[in-house]
Formats: sequence, structure tokens, C-alpha cells
Amino acid sequence: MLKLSKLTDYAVVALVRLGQKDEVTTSPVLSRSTGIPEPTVAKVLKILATQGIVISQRGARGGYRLAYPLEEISIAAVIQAIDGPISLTTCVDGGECDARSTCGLGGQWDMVNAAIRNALSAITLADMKNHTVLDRLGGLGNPAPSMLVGPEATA
Amino acid sequence: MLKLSKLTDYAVVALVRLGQKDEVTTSPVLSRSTGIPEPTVAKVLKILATQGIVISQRGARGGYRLAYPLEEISIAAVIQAIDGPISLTTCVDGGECDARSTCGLGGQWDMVNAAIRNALSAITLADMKNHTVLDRLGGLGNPAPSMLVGPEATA
DNA sequence: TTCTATTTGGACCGAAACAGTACTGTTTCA
DNA sequence: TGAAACAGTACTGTTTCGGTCCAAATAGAA
Repeated sequence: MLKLSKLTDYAVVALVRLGQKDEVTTSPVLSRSTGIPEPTVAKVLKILATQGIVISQRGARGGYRLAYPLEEISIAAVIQAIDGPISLTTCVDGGECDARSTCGLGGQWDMVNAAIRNALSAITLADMKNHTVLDRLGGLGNPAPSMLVGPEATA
Repeated sequence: MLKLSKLTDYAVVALVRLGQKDEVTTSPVLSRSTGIPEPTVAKVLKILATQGIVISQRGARGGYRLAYPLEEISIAAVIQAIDGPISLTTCVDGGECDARSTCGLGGQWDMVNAAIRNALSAITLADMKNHTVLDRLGGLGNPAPSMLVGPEATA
């Protein structure tokens, strides 16, 4: 399906919400204001804390706060924090490839990965909050005629 | 991990190999020349046949051949054929979203999806075969400063 | 100083999706 | 008529993901 995990989706929602108030917020509060189940939002924030995207404050009156302003956090960074590195195939960066010699296209996936990364790096959480993406990028990169192949062009 | 399924990877390899010879090819032959296990390559080709990307010829001396030249088949089309539609989140196109009212960013993901689709639609199988991607796109879209966030900028 | 309430941190477990395989049926050509 | 090759379905093992539970840590009050 080429979809990212629910956790990443939750992470974006939680981060945007977190960026709207400039004070430490607990996961229960964040859960109530976002509608995300409390254990889940806690887990997401935990991961984000280890990745340095949010800063955690333990103990009573603790909570989380953003480590960077919304404008400096890209979608790509969030995805990498939750889902791990963005690389569409396993046969990159030293990964296993049992058919490396025969597959013929050695390392071509790197370009695809770079394209994805670029697209995701150009969108920040601030863009998600507002509708500033189209304005900033002038129409979302390349035109993409009709995705090519087939009369159907299944959307 | 935001990675596509192995089947899709296999599909690209098989299709590129299939595009190198302009005649019907059986899955055993394709299996030997690509190194992909025979049952798997057969499964992939079956799926691609139902999606109209390859044309199947049944019976003795049958096999598969491309329905379109390599230049007209985009990576996005292959991914859609194998993995299904490209939409990073489930809360698009009428999907479930239990927190739609509270999450705050209604439909913002559509832009992200569009960015991904554009990036993947701009790359064809012919580009995978050669190294023509960079040339054609003039450097793969947007600059992407350093993916933003954090001093590490985990690649 | 000590105790307690609050909150994060890390480990664990069940469920779902996926990759891979095998088998049977249908079609076509020699 | 027989062999070759695709089409479809079903099954199984593995991996990953989503969610839950318990332990460690901190701030504040007594």
C-alpha cells in the first residue's frame, strides 16, 4: 500500500498540536485534545523524545515540548523518527540483495529514494498546520502528466 | 520503514528485464535471468497481467510481454499495481478517521501524497535501466537543504 | 528530609499483514 | 491427444505493527 504507519500519522497530529502551545504538555492532555488514545500518544511521544524531536520532562508537572519550531520540522524527519530510515528497497546501504549481480539495476533505487526524501523534506509541520505547501513549492514539484501507463490511470 | 514491498521490487526487476527483449518470455526464463524464485516471479507477473502492465499469452509457447514500452511505465504505476494505491495515510479518500474533528489538519495529507506520487510518476522503468533520471529531472526536484531538524540529520 | 503523586522510560504480548509456496484448473500449440 | 504455460485459490511461516503493562525518575508538599 506504500502507506506510513499509524504511529507516524499520530506523531504529526501530536506535534502540530504540541506546537500550538509553547509549554510542556503531558500525554494525557495531548490525548484528550487530539482524540488519539492515551497509551498510543504516550508511545509516540516517547519515540519522538529519543529522536530529539521533542524534549521530555520527567516527574511531576513534567511533559513534552517541541525541540524545534514547527517550521523547522519536516515530514521526512518525523517519518524517519517513527518508521526508521526512508529507503524503499532493502538492497540499499549495504542491505541484503540475493540477486544483486543479476538484477541489473544496481543502486538505481537510490534515486527513487532521494526523490521521495526530497519531496518529504520540503514539507514542514507548519505547512501541515496551515495550507502553505502549495504556495511555498509553487504547485508541488513536477507536473506528473497522468502517472503514465494504461488508459485507466488508476488513481 | 516506509519501504515498498519486496514484490514491487521484484516487479521492477522483472519488468526491466522483460523490456530488454521484445518477445514473449516465460516466468521460468525470467526467474533464471533475474535470480528471483520462480513461484514468486510467476506471482508478480500474474498480478501485473491483471493490471494491464504486461500482456499474457497462455498455452504452449506462451509467456509474458510488456504492454507498454519501458519509457511509458512509471515507478508509480508499478507500485500501484502491486501494492495498491499510494496514499500515505488512511484518512484520505473516505477512509476512517476516528479523530477527524480533533486532529486539526483535515486533508493536509493529500498534499504529501501528491508530492510522493509526483516524485514516483516522474521516474520510469527506462530511467531505472539507465541512469537517466538525474538528467531528465535536472537534479531530482527540490533542493532539500538537509531534511531539517536536529544537528544529526540522520540520513 | 522524607514521602507521595505524577509522569516518563522501557519491556512485553497479541494481532494483523505480508512473503512465499503449493496445488488444481484452463488454455493453446505441436 | 499430449505437453507446455498461464490463472486462480488456498495455505503457512514470518515479520512487523499496534497496543498494554510495569518499573524508574522527578517535583512538590508535609
